[in-house]
Amino acid sequence: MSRYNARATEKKWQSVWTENRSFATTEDRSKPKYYVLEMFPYPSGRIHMGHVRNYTMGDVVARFRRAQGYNVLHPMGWDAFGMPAENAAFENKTHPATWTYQNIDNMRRQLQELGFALDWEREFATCDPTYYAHEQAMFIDFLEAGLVYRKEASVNWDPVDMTVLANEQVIDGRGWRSGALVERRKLSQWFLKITDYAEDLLTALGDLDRWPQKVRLMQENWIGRSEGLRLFFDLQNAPAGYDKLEIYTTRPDTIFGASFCAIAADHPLAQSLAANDPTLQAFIEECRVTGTSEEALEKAEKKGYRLTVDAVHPFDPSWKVPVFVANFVLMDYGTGAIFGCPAHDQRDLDFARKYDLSVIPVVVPDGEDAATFQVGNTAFVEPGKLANSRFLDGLTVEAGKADVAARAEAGGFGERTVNFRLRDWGGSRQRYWGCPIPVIHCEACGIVPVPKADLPVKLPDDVTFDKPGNPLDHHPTWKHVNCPTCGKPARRETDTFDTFIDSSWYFARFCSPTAATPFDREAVDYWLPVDQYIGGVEHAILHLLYSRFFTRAMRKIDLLGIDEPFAGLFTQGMVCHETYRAESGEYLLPEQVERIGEGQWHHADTGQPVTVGRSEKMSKSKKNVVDPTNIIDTYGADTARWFVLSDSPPERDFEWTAQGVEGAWRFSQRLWRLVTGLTEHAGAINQPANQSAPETIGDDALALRRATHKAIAAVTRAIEDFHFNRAVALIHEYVNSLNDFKPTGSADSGFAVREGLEALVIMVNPMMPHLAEELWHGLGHVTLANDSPWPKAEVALLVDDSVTIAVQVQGKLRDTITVAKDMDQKDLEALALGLEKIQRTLEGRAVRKVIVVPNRIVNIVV
RNA sequence: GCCCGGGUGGCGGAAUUGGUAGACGCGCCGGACUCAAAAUCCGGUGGUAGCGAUAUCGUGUCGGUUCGAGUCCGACCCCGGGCACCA
Repeated sequence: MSRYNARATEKKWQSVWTENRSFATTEDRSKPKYYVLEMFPYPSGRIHMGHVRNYTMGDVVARFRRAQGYNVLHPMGWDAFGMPAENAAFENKTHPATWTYQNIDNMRRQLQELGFALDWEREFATCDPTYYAHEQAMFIDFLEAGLVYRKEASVNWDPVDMTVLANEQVIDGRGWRSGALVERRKLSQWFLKITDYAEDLLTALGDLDRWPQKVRLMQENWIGRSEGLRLFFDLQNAPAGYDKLEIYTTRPDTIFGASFCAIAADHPLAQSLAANDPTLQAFIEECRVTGTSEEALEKAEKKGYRLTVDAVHPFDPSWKVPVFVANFVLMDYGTGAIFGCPAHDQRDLDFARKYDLSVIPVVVPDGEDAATFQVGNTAFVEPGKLANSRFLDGLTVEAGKADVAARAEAGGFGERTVNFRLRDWGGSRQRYWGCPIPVIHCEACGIVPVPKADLPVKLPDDVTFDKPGNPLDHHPTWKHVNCPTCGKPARRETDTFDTFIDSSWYFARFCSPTAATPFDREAVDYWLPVDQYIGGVEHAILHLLYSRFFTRAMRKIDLLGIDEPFAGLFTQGMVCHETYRAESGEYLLPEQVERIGEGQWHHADTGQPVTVGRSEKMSKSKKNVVDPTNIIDTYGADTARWFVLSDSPPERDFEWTAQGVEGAWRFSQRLWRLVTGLTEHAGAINQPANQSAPETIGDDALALRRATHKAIAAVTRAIEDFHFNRAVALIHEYVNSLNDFKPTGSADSGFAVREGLEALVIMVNPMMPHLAEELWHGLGHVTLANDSPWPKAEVALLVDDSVTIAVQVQGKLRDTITVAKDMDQKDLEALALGLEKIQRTLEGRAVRKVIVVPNRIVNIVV
């Protein structure tokens, strides 16, 4: 029998789809709409297996929903601004635009080879001025709507290269190219007011019932709502204007355990005192050496500097606590100042032990004696009863919080506050390859937005990357413009947008990608929200939160009428592969090694032994990558698609193995042989005899029909639930039943086979669309599998007459019996007790109880 | 450091609401076909003991709840993702 030739066949059907414009979005409003979107790729140069996995899942959903009768939108585009293009420009002397558009061409071709049902007519790249012009217009509207403002913020500064570094470019506190110690530096930047929506972004998570619970939890914690108290401490010995210190606490109940106050290095009080205190100045400088990432700040050794200032306890004028500048207090959170209660906060405790401050337990665990309870090196953070706290003694933590807050408010030295961990979104980047921020700085008029008629502010092409820093700053003419308001010479903003801004509204642009405005209102009203969004879990917080905010911001300027961009979200796991190392220690590509036995590998050319490392995320540095193009050339796109859907549950990491691809390839061949082999028994199509089940049907044909309809029901459910690996297993099982079926040549047999084959081909279609088209064609159809409706399961064929029931003694399986479904419980019990194996196990012991779970289990308790 | 997730045979994994642990695939073993190989087809395959019927252990570790726990509860160990300028 001939083999299925994937390469030729895939090309053929791809041409047919293109000619038919099979995936162009229809504007058929009579059908329910379904918008499926995968996170668009950064055009790094080549598609990697992570993309293949992501876009295959999206493609399954798109084709499945289309078959179910939905009007499907499934677009693709490019998240095309970003650092790698500038790095390439620096390293290879190619212009970022040239590099990016070449990469896009390559990657588009790779995606098309995979046969994805994408509407390429809607493609765009975020670096196209036709895209970012609208982003600039929206920014100006946001500015007018009060959604953006300027503020000083810290950046990583490389003092040798004289440039701002991304956190990723800071390695062990040093610049990645210069090796110089990085310092934090303040810069005036644009901020988007995401905190205006903190409460809303938090509460709306509750309605996102088609989002993974873990993503909602991560966002909830990221937003970090806390109810606390702003509390004022009088200061002694403080400089003029600093007679009060405002702190924020979520534990006002522990106020009598206070043993110090601490302020951030950036706090105005610290800055003021540093003017006359060189040691303090040096300490603040030292705090600045830490990077800006939260991880770097948190992991840094907790250090403090004792100020000459004291704070007066708000409930006792005679009680004074020392005030420190501490590197673990963040200016961005709360008020940039805290009071420390070492007994009930681990960080405060570590700090107190280091600087020899008192540790007064004021919360005592239930059942402990307040007089003797002590805290060692672990802070007590559980609930308990308040003690050593004067008027609070005996209260619970909660009651204590309320009491302190009430007294502070009544006394005018405190105020209840809701605080968020979420900070405003810094949107400025000191880089070339991003969307220019459309404002002009004028000495006379201040900040002037570029008039909308002058948009887009395009990036200049003639830039150089020979010196570090922002090429827009170095450009001889670009930034020199006249003020649109007063006409005098002014300076164009040379910062560009954070690329997260580009990706915060692209899903809306896809609804009407050529609109003269960001998007047509009618189009977004119809298509949004995205019904199913799919992407990596690494985007669980930032990208998804920014997009949720941006949608609200766009609503505020009346561009659309919804709050939530993504009704359904699925986050997929990474693609991993074993790592291989030669004796020299260098990493080897999977194609450079050869398996010579169980766990034994050697170098394919030299025969040198190779050590195999554990499976890790595919990465260029570890060389554990497999190029999708090689796989498509060897096995075809369908094999690659089928394999990435098999085995691993989509939300978990996927392990790429050579044997796995082989297995997938063998299955495609097996399917080909099965269907082509059975086709002659299946009878011709479009004959009245084949349109409904024959009135009399033999046992074998009936059994096959049951298997068919069970498979339809189970596969449909599995795809709906994103259990693609289960769908694959179910199709395997069903193929096994079809394989075992012996056609008799009678009408009922022929009907069952044809019904089964057609259902099988359509069920396989979302996953292996080229093979499905070929098989569909082979079955005699002139229409496309792609245009065929999803099969429907007949409910009557889904239930069995008999069930197998487990019989347990003391919860341990001892036997099984097959009985009629829904058998009477008493009869079942008697039957189970009468089983020989059960009698042997019981050894005459008296039965105390029998638990019967209908159609499932009988458990005998002795 | 903080937040989130995961851990089941040799491997990837399956297992409605707590109800037959190991579906399906890979690998391996045996057989058929073949001059031979590849491909394909058939059978077997969690560990231990046993010729076998069978017994017993077994879902990261320890403990608990229950007639019954991979699933629920508590403590711990290991691996992965995110931490605001990577995308």
